[in-house]
Formats: sequence, C-alpha cells, structure tokens
Amino acid sequence: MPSSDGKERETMSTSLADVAKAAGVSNATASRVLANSDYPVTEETRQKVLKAAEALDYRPNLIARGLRTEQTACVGLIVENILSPFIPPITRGIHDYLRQHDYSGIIINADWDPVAETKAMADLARRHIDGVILVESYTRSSDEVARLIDKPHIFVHRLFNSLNPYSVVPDDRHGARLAVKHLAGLGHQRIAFINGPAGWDATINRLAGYQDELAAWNLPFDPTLVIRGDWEVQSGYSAAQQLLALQSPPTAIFAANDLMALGVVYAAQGAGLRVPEDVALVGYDNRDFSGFVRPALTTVRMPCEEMGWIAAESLLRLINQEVAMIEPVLVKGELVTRQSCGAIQGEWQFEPEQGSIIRRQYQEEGNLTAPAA
Amino acid sequence: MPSSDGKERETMSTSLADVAKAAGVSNATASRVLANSDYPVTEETRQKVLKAAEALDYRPNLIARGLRTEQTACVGLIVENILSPFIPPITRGIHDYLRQHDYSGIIINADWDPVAETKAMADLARRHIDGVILVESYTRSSDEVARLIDKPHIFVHRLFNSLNPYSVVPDDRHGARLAVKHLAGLGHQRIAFINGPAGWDATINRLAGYQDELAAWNLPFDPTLVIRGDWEVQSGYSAAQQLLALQSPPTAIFAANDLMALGVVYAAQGAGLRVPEDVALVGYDNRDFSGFVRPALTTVRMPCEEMGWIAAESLLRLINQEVAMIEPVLVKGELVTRQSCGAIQGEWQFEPEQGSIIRRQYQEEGNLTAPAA
DNA sequence: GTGAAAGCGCTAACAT
DNA sequence: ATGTTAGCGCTTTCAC
Repeated sequence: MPSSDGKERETMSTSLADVAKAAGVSNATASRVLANSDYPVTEETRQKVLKAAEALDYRPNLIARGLRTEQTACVGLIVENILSPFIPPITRGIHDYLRQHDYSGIIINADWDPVAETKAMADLARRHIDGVILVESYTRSSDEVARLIDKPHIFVHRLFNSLNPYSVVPDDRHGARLAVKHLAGLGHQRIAFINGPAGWDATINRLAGYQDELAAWNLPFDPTLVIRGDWEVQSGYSAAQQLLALQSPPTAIFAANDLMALGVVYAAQGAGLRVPEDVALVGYDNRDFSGFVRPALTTVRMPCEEMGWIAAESLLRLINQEVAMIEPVLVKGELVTRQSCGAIQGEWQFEPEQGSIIRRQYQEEGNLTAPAA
Repeated sequence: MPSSDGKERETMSTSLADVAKAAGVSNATASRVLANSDYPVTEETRQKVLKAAEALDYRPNLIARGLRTEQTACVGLIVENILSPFIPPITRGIHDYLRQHDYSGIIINADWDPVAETKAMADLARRHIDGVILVESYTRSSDEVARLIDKPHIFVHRLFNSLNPYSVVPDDRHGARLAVKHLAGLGHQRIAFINGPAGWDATINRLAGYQDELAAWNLPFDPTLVIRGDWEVQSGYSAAQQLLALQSPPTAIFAANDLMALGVVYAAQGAGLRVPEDVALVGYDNRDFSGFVRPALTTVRMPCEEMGWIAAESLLRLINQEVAMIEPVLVKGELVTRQSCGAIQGEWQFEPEQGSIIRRQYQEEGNLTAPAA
C-alpha cells in the first residue's frame, strides 16, 4: 500500500533501481559500480552511485543476482555427521575461508548413508550452489559426484581410498613418523604400535610411517609389538594389557589415536605401572580431551582447520576456473608434546578447553553482561 | 550452442517451461502442480505434468522461486563457534528439523564478537534468508536483532539473561535437582556443590536447583560446601582439594559441569581417595568424554539436540505466521547414571564415542569399501 | 562511458 | 480449471 504522501515502500528494502534513480544514472551503470564489474565507469559517476547507495543503505539482493548470473556465492558441505570429532574443526576451516571471500556454506548431514548423500546432492543442485565439499565421505568417486551435480567438488579427509584427485587429506605417514621419532629420540628401543582396524587409509599410512621411522633409527620391526584396535578406548585398553604382559614388554607405546591412547593409560594404571615413567605413550589426533586427561597426552595434531581452508581455497579456484583440476593434497600436522611421553618435567596445569578460549578472553575483558538479578 | 540435430540445451537443466510444453499445459498450471500449490487442478492434468516432470528430470530452481516469492526456504544460524562443545549437537538438532521440512541452514561463526554478529546479520539479509537462529549469543536483545534484520528469529541456549521471549534454553534448575536427588537418594547427607562463575544463567539456576532439592530432603544448606569454579578442569581440581581438606568433608560432590567433575576425580586420586567409594560424584552436561573417562561420570545430560529442533520448529512457525511470538521454552535433560556416583555395580566397559556410532554400524554391516591395495 | 531493454525461472494476479 | 501476462532485482548484451 502506497502511503498518501507518495512515499511508497517504507518497509521495503531499496533496490538497485532506487539507487540508480537517486544517483541520476541508469540501472546498468549503477550495477556496474555496485557489482564491482571491471567495466569502465568514470570516477565521478562511480562516486555518485556509491554515495547514493550509502545514503539509501542499499544491500544487493543476492537471490536476484544469483538468478541472473547463475552464481550464488554459496557452496554445499556434505558432512557425514557434524557430531563426529573432526568435522567441526574442518567445517570451521572451510567457513573461515569462504567467509573471507564472501561465500556462504550450507551444511547437510548424510550419516554415512549413500542414499542421503545422493539426496543431499540433488537438494544442493536445486539451490544452484557453486560447488560442493564432501567431508569424510567414502562412498563415492569423483565421477559419481560429477554425475549427480554439475559443479566443482572437493573431498576432504577421505577415510578410504584417499589418493584421488580433488581431495585434501592428512599426511598420516608423516604424522606417525613424528610420533615414533619423538619416542626413539627419547631413547626408546622397543616401541609398540596400536593401530586402527583394517581398511582405513589412516591404518595403512600410520603403519607405514611407524615402519619408516623405525628403519631410520635402525630399530628392528617386531610384529608382536603391533596390535590392531578399533579406534575406541576399550580396544586400546585390551591391546595394552596384551603388550604389557609380554615377556619383554615395550618401554613405549604409540597408539594410532587418542581414544586408544587413553585406553593404554587405564591399562597401565590397572597393571600398577606409571605413564610415562614405566611406559611412555604417544597418541594421535590431538582431540579436545587430550589436554586435560591425566597424564595429558602427547599426540600428533590432525590438521583439520588447515584441511578445511585448503579445501575451500581449492574449490573456489575450481569455481573461478583458475584451475581445471586439483591434485591430491597431503596436509601435515605436528607433534604436541605433553606429559604422557616423559619429555616434559615439572609443574603442569590442566589445559583449558579449546573451543571456549575466545569466550573466556571476551569474558575476562569485562564484556560479559550479567543479568541484573 | 544448439547442436546440429536440433537438440538444444543438452547440459542445461530443464525449466518449468520445458515441463509445461512437454505436458501440453501452460506454465501456470505446471507451476501449480509442481510447487504444491493448493490451487485446484484436475487430477488428469496433474498426472500429465507430474509425468512430464519425471521424464525430464525436472528440478525447480529455488533461486528463481525465491526471487518471486521472497521465500528462500533457507535460515541463517549465527553460532559463536562451531568448536564450542554444545554447538555441534544444537546445530544437528536444528538441521534435522529444517531438513525434514525442506529448509536449509547457513552457518556463520561470530566468535563472541558483536561486530561480527552484526555483519553476519547483514550478510544473511542480503541472501534473503527466511529467519535466523542465534546460538549461544548473549550480546543482543530481541529488539536489537529485529533492528538489524526484518525476519523472525530465535535464541537457543542463551548463556545470560535467558528468560526472554523467542528463546529456547535448558532447564538447569531442574537438572541440578536431578543430580542432588540422585545423591540424596543414595543416602548422602553432606553434598558439596562446585558451581560455575558469577554472571551465568547456568550458575544461578543450578544453584537454585541444588538448594531446592536439599530442602526437599530436609538437608541443611551449608555455604562452606559451595565453591565457585570457572568451568575448567583446573578449577574443579582446586575446589575439590579445598572441599576434601575440610574438617568434615562432603561424602558427595555435585559439579556444575563435567570438566570440573573431572578435576574432582583427579583431586580425589591425589588425596588417595576413591571415586565413588570415598566420594560420590555427579557432573553436568554429559560431554562426549564423560562416558570414557575413569570412573565414567554420572551426569545430567544437556538437551542440545532437542533445543535445536525445538528452536527450528518455533522458527518455522514464526516464518509461516502460525504464531506471532514464542514464549521462552525450558528444555529438560535427564540423569545419565554411570560409575562416579556409586549407583552401578559390576562389570563395565568404556563407552564408545557418540559421534561415530552410525559410522561404526554402517561399517559393521559390511558396507565399508576397503581400498584394493 | 552510459543507457535501453531483454531476460534469468518462477509465481500470482487476472482473465477466461 | 486453465491460460495469459507481468514482474521479482539483477546483469549484460547491444546501441549510441
């Protein structure tokens, strides 16, 4: 309803046409300056348009732009489960990169269900997203994705069959070498390895790194010191019981993830042994609990946020056709030294939780508004 | 480029017009059946359209629809940090509800920065999202949000000043009562409370619940048994040291979160005491580590996913104008009984991690494709 | 360097 | 019950 005094659209947002009219130029010109087109415009008219846009508080309608340009500045993230431990940090990395480049991300949980993944792809296609990042997906090849959605895509942290193009994965072989190197450097000669289950890339690569590094130190590879777990605490516990009951037990244990490392701690305690004094221990992943369990776990950090932003960066390159294809990227983590390996002496406090650091800082600066009551 | 044999748009997606032509009806009719309009259409033509759409593999262009209807079927989620512990499960709940109703969610991390939140709101407005959910935000009132974006909004898990309209928050007072009730029911008379820092709703409400329940059991409220922590492990550790050194120490401790409860475990161990035999312990939150630390923590579950889907449900109601306003919703969690309180006897295994359950099931069913090598 | 005009794919008046 | 048509807000040829 136009109001009686001629001022229409009081609640409506201002459109490009409004700005153009106010600046006394055509829609086309207004668009050229406000959409950052590289089309030439006199500095004078440019300023007129900019000022009018400012005055009217103009915000481009990305839906309209998207319809016209077939570019939505939006990418889809198909994750298996946002509750899975590495997914939040990976998506954090992705979002940070996207946001810096004025892109947004739409997340869909597929729960390791190929049918859900297919449906997710179709839904994203309806929204005309510019590209897709598949996080921890393992049921599809690049070709399968291409068949379902005609947009660029990237895989991040594939758990299986990782060395494909268009994928960003952790360098687990390197990470395992870091762990073993650290223990060997501390003088350990019998270093056991509690590995993950068969079929996982992480299992294969961490074993390879373990063997690489033993060889580098001229330490023998003893198969009785390698036990397979299933990633969970309980399996690390059982594996460690087995190892510690050996005729000549290991003096150090490298567990292929922090969950199993925690199991090792409990098994050692159950056997009346101290970590690190009687058995040194290194885990893998640098999970959020690893800094506040007791002893705090020395571990290899999984470079989740880096994988995320590298993936986002690669995807945007693909979208902008700066490259036609992405070779597999291996991302390295580093060793995080804490108590469980025996390298650190002296006083030690429990680490604060990672996700809340910013909140705490903000709070300490006195910005926190407590309720009146 | 049309190909020579007359088949154009081989790669282009089919539009509504294509379907209409194929079905021999007008665009309007095709739209009416395919957009699920309640406008009357003969069953016969409906079937014609549906069949044509099926045959042409028609997928509506949500961008075009959005431009026309001013409804994008997309909502914005402003979260403080996706790495913060409750945010993934809350967003999971939100996404699950949204997805069931064919909505999508765009996440923006604001990192407890009011400026970032303001910018996030502006960015979402440009995308013409249908509504906003603010997760753990505490810097804005409803009015402030309304001033920035002319769309419905809901707050979830506000950490401060929670009893406002348009918000969905945990019923911490009830949760604290559950914890104390459990300990009192086990026969404990001196139940200490390690609370959170001042200024938080959770601190105020959990204290109130603690007092409520003591009163219900005719137990005296002893202020020397209430100590303030800062939510982190270290503070629970210090607080417990203090409590256990008391002239007449408590026989049970209720910690206002699981992080501090873990600190209590370490303090007890340091003092040569066993949990639960010498001190019973109940935490709060049911964090993912609570099931696999030792002893596993009895705790009150934070109803994150429920809060998420209730928030999403409320927002969609607001969007569809089924309601004009949302009263504050209090969501209850329940007690999760594990080892630390002493109520459970006998054998016990470390719990598997929550986020991976589906993956594991899927894997066990033999769907996991291991690489050839 | 600037403007006029077409049109992206869809829905919703309005006509029939 | 169905069709015709206008137009959402933007970008982009194509004239000038």
